[in-house]
Amino acid sequence: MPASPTPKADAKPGTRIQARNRALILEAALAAFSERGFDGATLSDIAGRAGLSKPNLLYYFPSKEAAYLALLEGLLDAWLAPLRDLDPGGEPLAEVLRYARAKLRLSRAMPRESRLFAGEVLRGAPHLRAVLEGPLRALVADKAALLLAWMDEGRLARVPPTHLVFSVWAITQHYADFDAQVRAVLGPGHDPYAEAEPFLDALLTRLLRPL
Amino acid sequence: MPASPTPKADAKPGTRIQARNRALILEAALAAFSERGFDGATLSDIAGRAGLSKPNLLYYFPSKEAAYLALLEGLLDAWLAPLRDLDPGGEPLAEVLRYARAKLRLSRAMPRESRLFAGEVLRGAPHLRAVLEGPLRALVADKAALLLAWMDEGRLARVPPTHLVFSVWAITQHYADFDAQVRAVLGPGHDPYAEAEPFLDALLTRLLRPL
DNA sequence: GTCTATACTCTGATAGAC
DNA sequence: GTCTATCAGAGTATAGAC
Repeated sequence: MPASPTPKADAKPGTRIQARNRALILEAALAAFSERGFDGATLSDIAGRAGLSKPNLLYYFPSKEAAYLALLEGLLDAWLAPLRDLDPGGEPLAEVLRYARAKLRLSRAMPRESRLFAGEVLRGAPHLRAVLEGPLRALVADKAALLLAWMDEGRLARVPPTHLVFSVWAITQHYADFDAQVRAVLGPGHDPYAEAEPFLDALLTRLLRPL
Repeated sequence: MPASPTPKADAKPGTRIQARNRALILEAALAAFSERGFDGATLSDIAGRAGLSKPNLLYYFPSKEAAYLALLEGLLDAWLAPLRDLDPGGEPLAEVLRYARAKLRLSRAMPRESRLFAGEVLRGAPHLRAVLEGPLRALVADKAALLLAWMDEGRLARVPPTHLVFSVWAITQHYADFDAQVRAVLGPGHDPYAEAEPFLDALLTRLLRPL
């Protein structure tokens, strides 16, 4: 393997202009797919946002679905990072609170990514089924075992750990996925995420604090 | 007003066959729109499910959007009923638990409706913005005031009432909207809703029980 | 590597016979 | 009221010049 200038792990072989265009397309695809869904987004729209022609877009990704899949796969790791970071060596309640806070901040920082995944799962996860049943299920099982161990030691109140994880997902992603509803109900002059953080803290503390 | 045989309030004027076909179409539209979204669903698909031809479908609803809107509006009342039923005369914690349980059971009984609304809100609620900012906001404000009064009286622990409502929505609808993910993570042999109900009970009880 | 031009399919919607 | 036939337009994708 001869010396290559910038051997990034996830960069497909090619020129700098190729890497740049792939990045432009993925950014445009994220915007389009998260706003309109897979069926609602069009290649024209994506190409326009990326500043490329439609055939040129299809030179980089052979089909609409290929671009969509590349986008999903490229974002998966970042999306699951907070749960993966749940630390067996930490203080149980503090770890759960840290996890929930990180997930809420991820929703705030990456609402388009949240809506992209939400749309995919809402339609039955036709492109992600294997990931959900494989790596995701394994990750949740691992962390559920950790939570259960903490509960067995009396360091957390006993609740079904998987459903605890679901509720953290549900609440944190709610603020990104149903942003339109949250803002409509709250009205102007609110910062939903800022208000949600202490609430989520209190909720988890009262739920999980050992008696 | 002469005697009419069956003067149903929501039946458009017309023959029995018209009422029947409208119902068939709305049922087919619910199935199609909830599975594939507004853009993904096609008139051919809806017509096929309803057992009608495409032009015949368009005789009953002048456009795809008209059918979609009729569907949304027809379901709104049922969707908001549980929150509307929160009773100022009841015992606070029991009322909240009853509300959450009713909402969870609604998700279980009407998952297609849940996914229909979820898809709409996920895309920014282009067809429901007026409802969200009007009647929904008013309803939530009304019930938030009730919850706040209960908290002021020391009958519920103090939390931001609007975010409490959000968290009930988030958790209960999660099981319908992200059903594919929930089932993939749990694996076979689980009844997600049955497991969620006591968990949700415990969560709300520990969160809201006065000290 | 990127563009113009275009092929082909399927969409939502309409016209008009019955 | 319901059908057959059809339209115009938009969609994804491809061919081939540059």
